[in-house]
This record gives sequence, C-alpha cells and structure tokens, in this order.
Amino acid sequence: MSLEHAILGFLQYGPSSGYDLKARFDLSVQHFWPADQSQIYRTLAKLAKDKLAWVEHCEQEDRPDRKVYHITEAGSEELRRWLTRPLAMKGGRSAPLVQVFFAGQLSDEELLAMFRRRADEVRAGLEQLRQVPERAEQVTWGIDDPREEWCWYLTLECGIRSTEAFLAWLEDVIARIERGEAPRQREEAVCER
Amino acid sequence: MSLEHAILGFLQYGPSSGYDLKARFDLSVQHFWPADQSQIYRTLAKLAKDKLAWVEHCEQEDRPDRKVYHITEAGSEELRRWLTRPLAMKGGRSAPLVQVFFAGQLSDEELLAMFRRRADEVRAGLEQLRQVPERAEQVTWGIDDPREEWCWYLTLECGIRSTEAFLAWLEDVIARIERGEAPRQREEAVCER
DNA sequence: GTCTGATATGTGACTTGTCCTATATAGGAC
DNA sequence: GTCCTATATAGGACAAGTCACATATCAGAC
Repeated sequence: MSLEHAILGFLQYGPSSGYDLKARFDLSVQHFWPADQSQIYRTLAKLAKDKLAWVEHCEQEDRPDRKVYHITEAGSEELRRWLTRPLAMKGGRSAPLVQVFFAGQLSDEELLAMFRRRADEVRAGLEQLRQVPERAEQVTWGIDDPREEWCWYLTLECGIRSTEAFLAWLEDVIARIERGEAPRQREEAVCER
Repeated sequence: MSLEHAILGFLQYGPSSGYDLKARFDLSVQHFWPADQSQIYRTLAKLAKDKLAWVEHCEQEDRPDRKVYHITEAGSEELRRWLTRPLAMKGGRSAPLVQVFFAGQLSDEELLAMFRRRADEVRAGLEQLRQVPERAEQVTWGIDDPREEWCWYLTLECGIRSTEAFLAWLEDVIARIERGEAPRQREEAVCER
C-alpha cells in the first residue's frame, strides 16, 4: 500500500494529524497520489495498530481536539525499506485515452471538440502545477531539509514535463485533424462478420 | 466504469469471447488500461445482465466451448454516449514518484541506483511500446477501419511521447546527481520537535 | 438566534481491481 | 503414461479507493 508509505513519509518530517496530512497531500503529492480524507484516517488507524506510528491526543480549547500521529522506530525502518525497494513501474490507467482509442466512430467535429476540451483542461492543469511552489511556500511546510525539498521539486518537474509532452501531443493531434488528416470511416462502418 | 466501456468498444468492432478480449487488451490498450482476466469475465456477465450485450454459446470440437458476446443496440448507444462524455482528467497514481518525493533521506548512491534502475525499466518499456505495431499486425485484429486504426495509433503515440518525456527527465536527474548537484542533508537529519 | 465555514474525526456501503485457485479439453513433447 | 502449454471460463478472498453522510467545536457574519 503506497498511501501507507506516503503517510509514513510525511510523519518522518514531523508529527501530524489526519487533517494536516490531508492538506499536505493536496498541496504536494496530490498530482501523482491523490488521497481521500476518510482513507487517510483509516490508514492512520492501521499504522497505529501495526505499531508504525503512535497517537498523541491533543486537547485544544479554541478548536476540536486533534489526534497527532508520531512515527515510531519501526515506522522509520519500514519507510526506509520501502524507499529502497524496487517498485514495479506499472503504468496508471487513463480513461481519456480509452476514449481516444475507441473514438473512431465519432465525426471530425466531435473529435476536435473532445481534443480541444482536453487541451484546455491540460493547460489549466499545467498552470496549477506551475503555481504549486508559490502556493506551497505560503504554508508552514515542515520541510526545511534542502535535500528533501529538492526531491519534492523533482516530482513537480516530472509532472510538468510529462504534462507538457501530453499537451504537445494533443495540440499535434488537433492540428492534424484541422488539416483533414484523419482518415474517413469505411462506408459500411459497422462491421458484421 | 471504464473497463465496461472499453469492452463495449471492442465488441463494437465485432463479437468476442472473454478470452479474445483479454488478448486484445494485452495487445492494444494494455499500456493505459490493463485488464485482469477474471475481471473481464465478471464485467462481461454484468454487460449481459444489463442488456448491453448478449451471449452466444459456441460449441467447439477441438477446444473448450466459448461464450461469444455481441453488443446490443443499447450497448452501442451507451458506448457512443460515453465516448462523447467529458471525462474528468484525474491523473493516475504513481508509486515510483511517491518514492522520489520522499527519497531525501537516501544517499546519492541509493538515489542513483534507484533512478538508473528506473531508467532501464522505462527504456525497456519504450522498446515494448515501439514494437506494438509489429506485434499487433501479426494478429487477426478485427479493426479494418482506417479511422479506428488511426485512433489506435494516436494512443500509442501518446504513450511513446509521454514515456520519452519521462525518460528524459530521469536522465536529466541522473546527470544532475552525477554532477553532485543534489543538496546535502542537514546535519540533524532526523528532525525532532 | 441562526447560519455558514473552518477545524477535526470518523462510519458504512459500495465499486474496482488484484491474486490465487479451480475446472475442463486437447495437442504435442518426453 | 505424464507433463506442459494453449484454449476457455469462473469463483472467493482480499486490498484499495470512492462517495455520502454523521458528528462536534468554535468564530464570525447577518
């Protein structure tokens, strides 16, 4: 389970509550590992059960009480083990690409609409990615180790470069359709055999 | 559910058994939508239950009998509806990137080992992708519509270009580490607070 | 007073996907 | 004869993630 290890990673920076963690996920790893709030809490409970973290109950006066999780020795060891473990690079799923794959029966207009909408979304996503550093700086982060910060920027860079490549492909496809390079459908489009 | 629609997409090309479908997934959409064999069968059963497909039992002499699924009118409509539906571009998960994100506590040697291993894997994957057209040509495909074939090549192109961008990033990172550009860890690496 | 929003933690039901295993036929290798 | 591979279908258990909802406190707006 990667969420488990991502949480251990954050706890390694310092103790956190589930609420904190959710905020951190959304500000940093969200673009390659989105985390559901309720699942964070469940995973936190599991970590505590497995003795990879322990809970400190903090009573607060002005706000609801929080449960602050601390990583344990065993947790640090597990994290380190996982970090050095070779991971199968199994590619993620992309429903949008499935759409493209089967889009042959759509008209040029429908194809163009689809690709242009997609390109707009990707451009917006790219903008978001590029703003991550600024947005994150405003938050008290807990990462003050330059090496850890560097690693974080690496993943951002990766996201940006991959997204740029994806966008370039989209724009290329759009241009080709606009030039009329998409093959026509066969007459008897629905094949029976 | 995208698997449902991917299967409908294949059935739109022509009737198939679960076994056929598994082979087609592995030959074509596998790199952005891998499909588990047992889940294909389960989904097929669901499609039949929902009247989006119907089953033809084919007895064979030399081999085990097969259940051939045909798409229905309702199935075609559902497929078309899905193909033109705007899809949220939610990015996939990448455990390897999570590793990178939290890799700050590893040494340069460990980092290099990790990135080099990854680069090798990605290069191998790229090779695989580039060979897909040849491998697929040998198989009786069922796609003889040039437009559908074109859409298929588009997704392949997308995969190749994204992978190339990823590889370029990996090689870039490796070069930077080799030049000693990765920041050192702070002295008191393990932060207590 | 009531309503909204931020803070804070959870449960229950469900969907999707994965892994392992079971079953069965037939052909070819050894 | 037996073992392996290809063909063919499928169930059970589990892991992971999603969605909707429940609960509670406090601050400030209206």
